[in-house]
Amino acid sequence: MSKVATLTDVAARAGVSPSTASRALNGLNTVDPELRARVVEAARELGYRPNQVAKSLRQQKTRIIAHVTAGITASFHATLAQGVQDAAFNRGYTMILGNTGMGLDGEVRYLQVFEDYKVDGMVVVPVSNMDPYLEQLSTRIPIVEVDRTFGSYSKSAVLLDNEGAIREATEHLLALGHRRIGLIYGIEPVNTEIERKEGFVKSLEQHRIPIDPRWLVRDHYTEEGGYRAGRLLLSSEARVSAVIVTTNEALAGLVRAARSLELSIPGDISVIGMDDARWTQLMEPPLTVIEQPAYDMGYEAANILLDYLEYGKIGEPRVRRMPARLILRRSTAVPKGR
Amino acid sequence: MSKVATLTDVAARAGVSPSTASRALNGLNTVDPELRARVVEAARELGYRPNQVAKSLRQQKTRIIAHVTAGITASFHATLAQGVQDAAFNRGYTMILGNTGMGLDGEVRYLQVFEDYKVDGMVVVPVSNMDPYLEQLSTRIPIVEVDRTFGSYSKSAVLLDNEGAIREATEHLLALGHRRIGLIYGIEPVNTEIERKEGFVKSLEQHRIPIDPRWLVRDHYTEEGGYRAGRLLLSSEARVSAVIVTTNEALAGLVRAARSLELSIPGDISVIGMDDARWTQLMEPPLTVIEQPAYDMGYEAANILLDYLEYGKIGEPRVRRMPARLILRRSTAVPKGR
DNA sequence: AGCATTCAGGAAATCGATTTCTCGACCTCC
DNA sequence: GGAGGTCGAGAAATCGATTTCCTGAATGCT
Repeated sequence: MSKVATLTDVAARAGVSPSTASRALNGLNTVDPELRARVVEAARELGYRPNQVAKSLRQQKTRIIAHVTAGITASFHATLAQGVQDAAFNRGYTMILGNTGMGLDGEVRYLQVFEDYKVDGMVVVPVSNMDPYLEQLSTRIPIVEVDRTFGSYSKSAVLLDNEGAIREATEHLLALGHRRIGLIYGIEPVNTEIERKEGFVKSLEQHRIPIDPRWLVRDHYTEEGGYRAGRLLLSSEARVSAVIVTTNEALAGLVRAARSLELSIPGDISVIGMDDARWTQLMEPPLTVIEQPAYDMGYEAANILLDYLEYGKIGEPRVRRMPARLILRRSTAVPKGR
Repeated sequence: MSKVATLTDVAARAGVSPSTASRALNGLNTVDPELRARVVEAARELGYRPNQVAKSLRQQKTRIIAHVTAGITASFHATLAQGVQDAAFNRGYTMILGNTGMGLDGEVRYLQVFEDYKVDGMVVVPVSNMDPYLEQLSTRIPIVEVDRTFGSYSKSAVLLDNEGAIREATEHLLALGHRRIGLIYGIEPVNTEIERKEGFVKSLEQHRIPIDPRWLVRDHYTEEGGYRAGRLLLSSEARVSAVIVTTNEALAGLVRAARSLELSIPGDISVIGMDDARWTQLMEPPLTVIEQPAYDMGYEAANILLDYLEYGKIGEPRVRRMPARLILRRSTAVPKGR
């Protein structure tokens, strides 16, 4: 590979010292216009582009932010990542992606690698609330959590209004006349799942509807988990007339479970899922879902991080709750017995 | 943020020079075991981790590879990216992601940024065959193309066997008895679309079936494009009994178009789509699709790049064609009139 | 024993930029 | 006209590692 022009080359060609060349190119106004023109011209001729590695070392900042996420192939996370990236790029930063694949090992490993590369900050979707490493790392590098959070709120975070989101969904089902409602939520130890369950429980309590514990089923938030949970819930004696599922993946599993039990949606069972992945609209019937503002969450999280990086510690850690939106389609209806 | 221990700190604590400390930690066998132990211990005590930025500058390599992709929110690309990342990580490299958002501007901008950051190489999904910058860049940095390619084959590439994939799909429809088959393919100037069309045309020619030009519809490979193309194709007088769609996004659009025209699948029209995104299985009926080995393509592309980086120019540029797999489900059937 | 050859490990150069130091020229002001 | 100030530009230090380069000691060989 042919070598690239360096600042020294540019300086030589312009007949000035490297220091002056640097000042000229960085727009410092202590440079004679005549000299500056010469330098700029030389740089252009040589196709000079500053070496970011050298620059990073000297300035002790890289203009790179890392995004550590829990599963890029899930549409929610992909969209969120897109938001992070666009925000970064718009402000002259570059995003590095680390996909932890849902494992704690992966998370720690990525966090370390990114620290070694001296990224300026990170936007993290924590894989679980049991990562002491993340907690400890946040004393060394600015970290903004997104989607999930936990532990001391020393970090900023952008989260969904999980409780409100599920409440709205629950209210919708109650308004239709459902009184026996199931909830399928993740078994993973993350705050989102807890909060969603809270919203569900509070909503029912508020309407003085006693909850049968069999209505609450936890499993992994994968399609397989949703399927298992669905089978369990739908074949239970505590027969429910409606189900809320807290992830898009599990929703797919639930749909499959309903089919395998030959229950029609919404005839036999009303369904509310999560995330407006394309397929929910194409289903027959199209599914009513809670849409998360995934892109905005990523965008906002990155912006909070970058504000911090550029304007210093303006304000304390912020926790921002984003509203979800219930998209009514045709998977919910008045319950059968009515 | 508290500062981190440097190699000099470690050296001081172990009572040796930085050079020795470096040698000790890097496993050079010219270091007295006794000293090495002292250094290792000191490093452990200080929690020392080498600064990758400094290391990169000195060694003129970063152990970072960039992945420039055309749209991370599309499941095919997300899965492919996952493959690239895993391959990189497994071999001690880190992946930087750049999402060009289907635009040439975005592509060039990312290529430049990544060059500035001195990534060791790139795995690129070229956005179009009209990017001279990419061509020129490949003389300076090792680049492996994936999914799409074009121009001089000076670069290595991992591609789908597009022609074979579409041929297999076409043969399947022919075997069912279809004689009037439509093809919806992308209008974007990329080789994949050309090759897929080739496969289609050749297949029909081979069976001596004259092609009505109205059967070939090009539009953007987005859901919207698929919808438009579908409406056009399905309402045309040149009425076809089956359709092949070359992208997952356009497939979704086609399904929507069929619905809006109240054509049943596969009753009125057989459909073969592309990519086994989760939703194709959940449709009623589940869709027959051509599955691309997205993950493997990414994994393989990254490995070719890394082989090159680590073992030098072993062998010339390789172009690897990966086979697709036709997954038969229930969206194809014997044509109506039969 | 005497001279060549390893060899371990410290001193210093290096990667490519930015930033601090320094110094001479030119002003300013009394 | 001279002390103090400003200013522009080159010389040199710096970031944190790796990699020569070098030196003194130990080893080998005749």
